[in-house]
Amino acid sequence: MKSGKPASLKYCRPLRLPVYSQDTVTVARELLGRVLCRETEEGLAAGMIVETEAYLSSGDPACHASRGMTERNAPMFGPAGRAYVYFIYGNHFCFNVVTGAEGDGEAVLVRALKPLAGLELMKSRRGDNCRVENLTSGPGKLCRALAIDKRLNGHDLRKRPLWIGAGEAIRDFAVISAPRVGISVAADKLLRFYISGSKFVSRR
DNA sequence: GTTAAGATCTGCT
DNA sequence: GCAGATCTTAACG
Repeated sequence: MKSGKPASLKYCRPLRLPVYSQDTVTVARELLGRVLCRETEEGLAAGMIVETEAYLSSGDPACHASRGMTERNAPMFGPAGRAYVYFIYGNHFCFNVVTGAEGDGEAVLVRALKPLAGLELMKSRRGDNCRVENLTSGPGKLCRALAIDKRLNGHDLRKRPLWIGAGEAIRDFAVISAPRVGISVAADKLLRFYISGSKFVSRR
């Protein structure tokens, strides 16, 4: 060990369960500035969450759970604080955090991170020549960079090898609300949230 | 059993 | 800015 852990790891203590049981929009905002940590045999990779989207059980046809429980979306109806990982467009995984009360069918999609630790590891997974701003600036990209796949579906996010850390104690950043990205229904709802001014969001 | 659409990314124009 | 890749899921017959 050269000079101890990177400073950021100090803030990787897992969030407690009650955080996730709040209403989904609150959790989507609350997760901004938190640290998503992923441990594999290759080492640790972590990034600060800078962009999220809320998907609601009621009045939200864009939500995977809007037509009831299926094999794919079952984790959304489980306890809060678990991962919901699904495969889309033949190429990509998307990572969500289950929220609300058990049986609700709501979740928060994590759309972008600011890389904090394991930069070289992320680059090797994403392909070299990948600029830092392009490493984790999208739901499919961050899953690739952190080696998140369906094996982590349903995983308890308080534990290794995938957890969400509390982040910095001081949280003074502005949050922008905007329409969600890539959906064809309920596109008018302002359920996308991101840290104002961050150059690591998926779109400006 | 078949089919159409999808919470995306990349490369090319 | 736009189209193609690529394949799982869920709806439909």
